[in-house]
Amino acid sequence: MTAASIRARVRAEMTAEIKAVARRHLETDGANLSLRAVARDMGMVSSAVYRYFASRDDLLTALILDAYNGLADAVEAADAAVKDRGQLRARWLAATRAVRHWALATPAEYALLFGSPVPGYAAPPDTIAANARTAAVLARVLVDGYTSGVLSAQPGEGGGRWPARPAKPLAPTVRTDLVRAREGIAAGLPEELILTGLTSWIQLFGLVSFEVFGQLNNVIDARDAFFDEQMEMLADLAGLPERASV
Amino acid sequence: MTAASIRARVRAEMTAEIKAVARRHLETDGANLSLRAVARDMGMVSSAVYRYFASRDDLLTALILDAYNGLADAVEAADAAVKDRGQLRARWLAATRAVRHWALATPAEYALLFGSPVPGYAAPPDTIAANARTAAVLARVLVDGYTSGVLSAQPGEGGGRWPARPAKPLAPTVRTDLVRAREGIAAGLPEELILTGLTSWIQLFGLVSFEVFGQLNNVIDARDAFFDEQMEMLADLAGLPERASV
DNA sequence: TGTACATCAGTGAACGCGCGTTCACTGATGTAC
DNA sequence: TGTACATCAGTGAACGCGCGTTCACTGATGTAC
Repeated sequence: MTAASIRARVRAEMTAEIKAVARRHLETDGANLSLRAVARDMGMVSSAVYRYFASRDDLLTALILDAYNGLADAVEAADAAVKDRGQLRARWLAATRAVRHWALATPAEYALLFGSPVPGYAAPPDTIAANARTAAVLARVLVDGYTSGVLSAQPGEGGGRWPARPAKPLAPTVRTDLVRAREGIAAGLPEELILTGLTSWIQLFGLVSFEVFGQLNNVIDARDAFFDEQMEMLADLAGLPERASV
Repeated sequence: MTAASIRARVRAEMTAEIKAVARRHLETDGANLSLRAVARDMGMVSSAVYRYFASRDDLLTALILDAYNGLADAVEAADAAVKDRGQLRARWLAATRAVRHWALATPAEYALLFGSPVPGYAAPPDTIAANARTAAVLARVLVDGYTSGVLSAQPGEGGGRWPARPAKPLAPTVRTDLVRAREGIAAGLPEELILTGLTSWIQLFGLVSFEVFGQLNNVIDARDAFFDEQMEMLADLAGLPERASV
């Protein structure tokens, strides 16, 4: 290993450590992260951090990007762990549970991504792509179900427990949005299924946010069971078939 | 009017003005509200604010409480404006739209209530009661439907477009939570309907949070139409009958 | 009605603190010949 | 292999700022007799 690459590796390790310390600070201080406090914890002088990040906002951006990718990694891994790819309901449950577990394990980072926007801070466009990774995992469950013929365009027709929703035409403006959403993430899916997926996406993050942000306190104590029931209900709505062996 | 009560009135007006200025600051600074900045805007010296609020946290608490009550006022008014109390679907739509409009009109206050918790700040218990007012309006739609016989215990049986959900027993721990939730807010409602209400509550706030916090950017442009469709879907799920005249 | 006293709103200075960022610097580590 | 130079990480002092809160004070407004 050349001397230069050693230096590069040390630099990478320092960068990672700064981010790790900053993540710990997020836990207690929220988004008003202090560069000086991070430097103190690292035993350096505050100006030394500028060798690694050009500004406080740059550090925050790095944390946000890491968080999106950390979430996506967890969700992708959970989905991939279901070996029988045809077990759509198991995949749905595994992926959504991964979202919840990641959020509960790292609530401050979750808040950074899905909580109140930090005033005066604009997230760079890379974060959009990172966020899409997670959405893509969930969308793929529907896409796989549709292309394999298990799911039909009208949710419920394909063997789920909910009969088909009475055909009610979508508002054209909404249909336009859904068509656009199909481009990036849900190739080939009929609009009705995209709508189902979007509804589930909202319910999933609505529920996780409620739990992480304390809105479920004194309301729901059986958090695990409640979450699973909600996710099963969404699977019913989408028409995902029951598991082969229960 | 006695001299003393004039003084009291002036005091009340000053208190209200301080809160109004502070609300404006929330819009740009988020939850890290600065007492000094508020005082500057009022043309006073910062220590003068202490005649009205014992600390920065006290001011924040007052804003939070006002926000909860402002939301509840709006929602109650919207529901009450539906003169035919039997029009459950119209009431549901009016009340949920009021939540959304309040949130879009005052996003900073919405974020204070439903966004990331402010680190190191614990909301006093009065806020729980204020929050319950809003929940009660939505619950009352279901209660009215149930006690008048329009809604049945199994959502969908009472005339909605969704057939009854196949009887799947609730986890006992979840059932316990639902029974407790019934105490405060949804007297007499069967567990299945409480669950439906809670699901709707989550979807409603999940969607509004997504919109207010920017998660819908570049995804859904037809915000009004999308919201209404989601709310209609929830009404379907609960079994609320179609409107008499469409 | 008039006066002595009490209450209260607002002032201005100060305390002690933390922050992001810049800048000239030291000394170690790497590179080129 | 040895030396002269360039790169780079980290230091320490400083700038200019804002913050919450306390405290002794002034002067106006209200109250009691």
